[in-house]
Amino acid sequence: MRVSRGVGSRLPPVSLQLYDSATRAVRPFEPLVPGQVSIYHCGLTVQASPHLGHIRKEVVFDVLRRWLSFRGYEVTVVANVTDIDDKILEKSAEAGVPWYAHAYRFERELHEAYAALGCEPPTYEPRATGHIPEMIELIETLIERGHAYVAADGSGDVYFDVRSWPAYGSLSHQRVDDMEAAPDADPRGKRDPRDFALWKGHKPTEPLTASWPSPWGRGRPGWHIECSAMAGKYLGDEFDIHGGGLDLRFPHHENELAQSRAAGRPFARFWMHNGWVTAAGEKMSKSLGNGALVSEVVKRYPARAVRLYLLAPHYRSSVEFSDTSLDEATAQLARIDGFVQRAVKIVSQTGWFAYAPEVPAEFAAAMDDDLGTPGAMAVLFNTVKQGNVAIEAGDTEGVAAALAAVMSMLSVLGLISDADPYAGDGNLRPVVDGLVQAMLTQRQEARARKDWAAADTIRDQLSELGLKITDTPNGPEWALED
RNA sequence: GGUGGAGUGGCCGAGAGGCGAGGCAACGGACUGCAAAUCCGUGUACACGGGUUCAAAUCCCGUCUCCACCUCCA
Repeated sequence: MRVSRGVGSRLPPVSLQLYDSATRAVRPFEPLVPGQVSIYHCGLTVQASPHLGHIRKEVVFDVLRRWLSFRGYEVTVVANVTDIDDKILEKSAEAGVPWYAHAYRFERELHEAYAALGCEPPTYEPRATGHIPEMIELIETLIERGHAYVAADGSGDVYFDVRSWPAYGSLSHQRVDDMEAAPDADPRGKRDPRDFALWKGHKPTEPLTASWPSPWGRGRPGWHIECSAMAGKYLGDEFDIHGGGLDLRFPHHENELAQSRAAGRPFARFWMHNGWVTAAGEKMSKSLGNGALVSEVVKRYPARAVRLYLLAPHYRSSVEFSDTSLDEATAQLARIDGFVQRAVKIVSQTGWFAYAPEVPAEFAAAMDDDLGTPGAMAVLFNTVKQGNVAIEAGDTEGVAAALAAVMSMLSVLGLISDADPYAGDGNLRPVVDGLVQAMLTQRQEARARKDWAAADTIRDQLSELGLKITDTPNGPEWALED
């Protein structure tokens, strides 16, 4: 039996409150189209292996999406893949491989990381290089409207004219005049140093395959324009939520907003930004070289524990990366899984399988309050405790109720195990179970004649195979250790 | 220089004027051959200095420290 989502929304439709970076306030979320939610969050530039910081954004927006779905909304999620940019060209040249091979390699790694951490794929995942015509069209509109210009230096670059857009800076709450002058002293063909590239003219040093024909000569798109173009294509001129890491707020999102509005599109209604994953108090980043790669972390810790660790603090707080944190998350998960295993056994034996996709009211309230996963997790743990108490009391109905609630909450958080007993389709488990039971029977016989040494030897042997044995009032039980 | 965030018990991490979120760890107890798991119990935490208030971790003033954005960055 799988937990289904999106079925039972019996709660008021406008209960969700979200913090909007643009207004710096928590305000009620109401979708543009009733019953439907459109979300765009900036995907990765596929130039290196994803680290924990990158995947946090995916996990956060995956939970947002799951919560909205649970509430009964039809959710469309678009996350782009930036597969052409300076870094990709630079690194692929160093590695001596075509830029698209470099990009695709890391795109695959990214997808592996999503899957490992239980993130559902976006509804659409457009690549920048597949949307050049849409970008050119948008740039032409901006030129026509007087907000963009072709560089006077003959480079073929096209820039957005920041001074032509008085609202520039509104998202990041900065005034153009207060902005630090770019350390990059080369103004190229810019009218103002803060103007940003919409289109970059082809350079002879770059591969010709990394350029496309345009009204301004061959070239490639600037970073910011792609998101505006792709969001517009898949979600329309106006959509509900635009997300990304806090570091994208400026300049990336500011620029997206400016160019979209200047082209006459209302664009995003809410801006959500997640905080950092830090290491030793500092932001994890490619350039600092302190990134913990997802592929490495997942080798050392259960992927679900990593996900739980990322969801334990609020999404706008930073999360400190440490072995201690991951160890704790692993222990937390063991507590939850332990209850689920015990409860499933009891419930399936006694026929109390009444399951409803409902979540405790306090859990819903926490999630509705700007995606308050810390409060939601507190409810989860409280429910686990109630369930454990019910087990001790022999209250099967109470066990079933707690189990149903726990499974629903785990589903919303994306923490349902693949080895979830509910999902038990054909595998080797019955065979293994039979073998282990045979050994446990021997151990029980040894215990019955008080041959503790023999009993413990059997337990140790099973333990070495990674099986954890627990004696319960109902007899010994076994489970795979993480 | 501009803008923003943070400092909470052994640790992680919520909360944002009045009942000690939750977890991890530790200790005591119950259960157990032992262990594990589980349950019960144990903590007088809010960077510092002032102030407001019947009441401050939460509001105000000041100080210190840390982090981030303004440049590629989830």
